[in-house]
Parts: sequence; C-alpha cells; structure tokens
Amino acid sequence: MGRGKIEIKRIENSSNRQVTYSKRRNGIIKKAKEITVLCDAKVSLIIYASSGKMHEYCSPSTTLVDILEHYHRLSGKRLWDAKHENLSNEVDRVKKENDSLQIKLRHLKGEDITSLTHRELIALEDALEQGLTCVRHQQSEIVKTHRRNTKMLEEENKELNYILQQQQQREMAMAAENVKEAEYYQRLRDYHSQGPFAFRVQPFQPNLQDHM
Amino acid sequence: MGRGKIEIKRIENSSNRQVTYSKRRNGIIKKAKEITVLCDAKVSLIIYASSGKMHEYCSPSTTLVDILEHYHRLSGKRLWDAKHENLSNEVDRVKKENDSLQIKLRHLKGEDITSLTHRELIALEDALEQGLTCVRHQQSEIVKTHRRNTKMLEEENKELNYILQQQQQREMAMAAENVKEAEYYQRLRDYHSQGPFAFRVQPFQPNLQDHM
DNA sequence: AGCTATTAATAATC
DNA sequence: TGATTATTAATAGCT
Repeated sequence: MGRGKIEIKRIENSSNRQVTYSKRRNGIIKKAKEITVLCDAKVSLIIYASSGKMHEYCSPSTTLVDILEHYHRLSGKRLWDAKHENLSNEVDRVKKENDSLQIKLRHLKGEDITSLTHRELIALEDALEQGLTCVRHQQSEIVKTHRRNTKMLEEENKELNYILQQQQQREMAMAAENVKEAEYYQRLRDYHSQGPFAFRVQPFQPNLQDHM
Repeated sequence: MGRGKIEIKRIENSSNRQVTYSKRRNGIIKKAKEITVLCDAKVSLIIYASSGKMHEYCSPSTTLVDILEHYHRLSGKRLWDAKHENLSNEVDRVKKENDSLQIKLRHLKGEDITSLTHRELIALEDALEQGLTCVRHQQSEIVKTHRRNTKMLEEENKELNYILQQQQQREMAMAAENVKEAEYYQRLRDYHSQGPFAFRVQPFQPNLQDHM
C-alpha cells in the first residue's frame, strides 16, 4: 500500500525508518481505536521506537493496570509477582534483622535481660564496659580539645590585646604630638595675631594704634 | 476498505462484530509485527474481545515484563499496584530504621563516636551506666538464685542423708535382728544338730575332737 | 508536513 | 468458519 511494494525487513535508511515508524504507529493506534469501538474490545498497546521514545494506547474505560490484571488472570503468567515476592522477602528479612537489633539494643540498655544466662550477662557487661571506656575516652578527648582551644584563644586574645595596646599608645603619642603641634601653631597664630595687641597693650607706644 | 464504507461505531450484530473483531485483530497483530521488523520498534499489544478472550503480541527479543518495566520508568505511572508501592515504601522505611538502630548500637559499643557532641556523649554514658547497673544487678540476682538453690539443695541433701542414715540404721538393726534370729535359729539348729556334740565339746571329753 | 499512486486490509457476500 | 472480491484505507516514495 504505497507507491511501491516493500519487503518486511528492517529499513536501513534511518530517516526513512523514522518516517515509516511514525506513520505506521499512527496507523496501528487508529486501528486499535477502531477495533475498540467497532467490536467492544479492550486494547492495550505500547510501542517504543528504537530511539526509546514511547507511545501507548489504552482503550477508554479501562486502564493498563486493569488490562494487566486481566492478563495476569487469563495467562497465569506472572508479570510482577516475582518482584513482589522479592520485596516481601526483603521486608521480612529486614524486619527480622530489625527485631534482633532492637533486642540487642534493649539488652545494652539493661532491659529484658531476665532471660539471659550468666554467660550472656558477662558478655554484655564486657561490651558495656568497653563502650563506657570508649565514650569516656572520647569525652576526655573533647575536653582536651576544648582546653587546647581555650588556651589558643586566650593566647590569641593576649596577643591581640598587646597589639591593641601598642596601637593605642601609638595613637595617644600621636595625639599628644598633634596637640603639641597644634599648640605650637596656636602659639604661632597667637604670636602673629595677638602680637600687635600685645604691643598695643604696651603702655609705651599707645599712638601706634591709630596707624593700623 | 471493504465492499462498503462503515461508520466507526459499535457493530450491533453480534456475529458480524465477532467476525470483524477476528479479522481486525489479525490485522493489527500483523501490523504490529511489521512495524517491529521495519522500524526496530518494540511492541506490546494485548487485546480482549468483549467475550473476554484474549490475544497478545509482544515483539520478539523482549518480554511483556521488560516492556512494562520500561513503561514504568518512562511514564512514572504506577503499574505495580498500590500494594507494590506500599511494599517498596515499607522496605525503605524498615531499612532506614535498621540503619538508625545499627548506628545506635555502634554508639553503645563505643564505635563511631568521634562525631558526637559532648552532650550526646554524656547521654550515651548515662545509658551505658544504666545498662551496666541493670546487668550487674541481674548478675547478682542470678548469683543469689544460685546460692539459694545451692542452699536448698544442700538442705535437701542433708535431709536425704538423714533419711538414708535412718534407713541404714533401720536396716542394720534389722540385719542385726536377723543375725540374732539367725543365730537363734542357728543355735536352735545347733541345739538340735549339735546338741549331742555339745556334750562332746565338753572339755571333759577332749578325745572326741579327732572324730570331726 | 502534504500528496497520490499503489498496495493492503477488509466488509459484504457466498 | 473460510474463501472471494469489490471497495476502502493505509502508506511508500516524493515534494
């Protein structure tokens, strides 16, 4: 059904293949819809291109899940039971492990130990003592670290204080210098501006005032 | 494509519908095979007649399960029903719980505690001390029980020994009695059988010895 | 994406 | 059912 007959074998030309795929895919989906309507059939159709792109059709009033359930019932083939079973087993296994861990944990906390034998209690005691030793060691490590940190901070503090003090002293010295300088200039200014007055207040040449 | 054009709507005549279903079903499956070969596509096709009879096609080199897995991945839709999802979640949840328990357990054993804060270490130490207290208490309980048991057994022993002794004494007495009786009877027998000899052992007739 | 010559599918019929 | 065939539908090769 085309300009020429084609053999049913892989189309080597990639773009031709792509075009044909697209056309035929639509054709199949159309046919699927038609048979659904004409014959009251239920159809599930999933198609992947080699590119991995997927198209699906599922007759209305059903879902893929329904169809697969039905498939499951009719064919007896297990589509997902194996997976399901694996998961179930996994859950069981992990839960058991969980329980055993819980029990161990409780034992270490000193709970539910009335049923333990003396030997088991001894082992428990050893484990607890071991744990206690480690924990206390770690605590002392932390304290040591803290202490070291404190010392370092204190020394840094001291250093900074010293630097600050130096800085302040320099500043004070500079300020003092500035003050002296200011005083010098003030005095200079005083000398120039108030000098004449100084002369004016000289009782010896009172007449000079009029010339200024 | 037939002797006449048909509307795409349900075929009311049941046998016509059945016939059309069968023809078109074959047609679709043929098309599915063709697109598979021509275009390197993967196809999963499941068709039910209204009668419930099922037909399927799945491209070679795949299985329905594979296709559904792929579908699951691409569409993100839940094919593996709610149960499956629940199980998955359950596994995750339980595994997480497991991990957390493992960590707690390791901490109690004094492992992997370098990352703990001082506060956490204190709590851990408390828990361990508490556990140790309980375990030692239980140990002393067991020792007490043992001691009590020992005492009870000792007393029972003593009792039994006493009873045994009594028994033995009674037996000895009885034996003695028997011996006496036996002696009596012996003597009686002696009296009857040896009586005549008794006369013979009379020191007065020493010559009789040679006859025994 | 559209077009169309051609093949393929199939509705009606036997 | 199964085969036949007149017809319609799908589509291969072009543009």
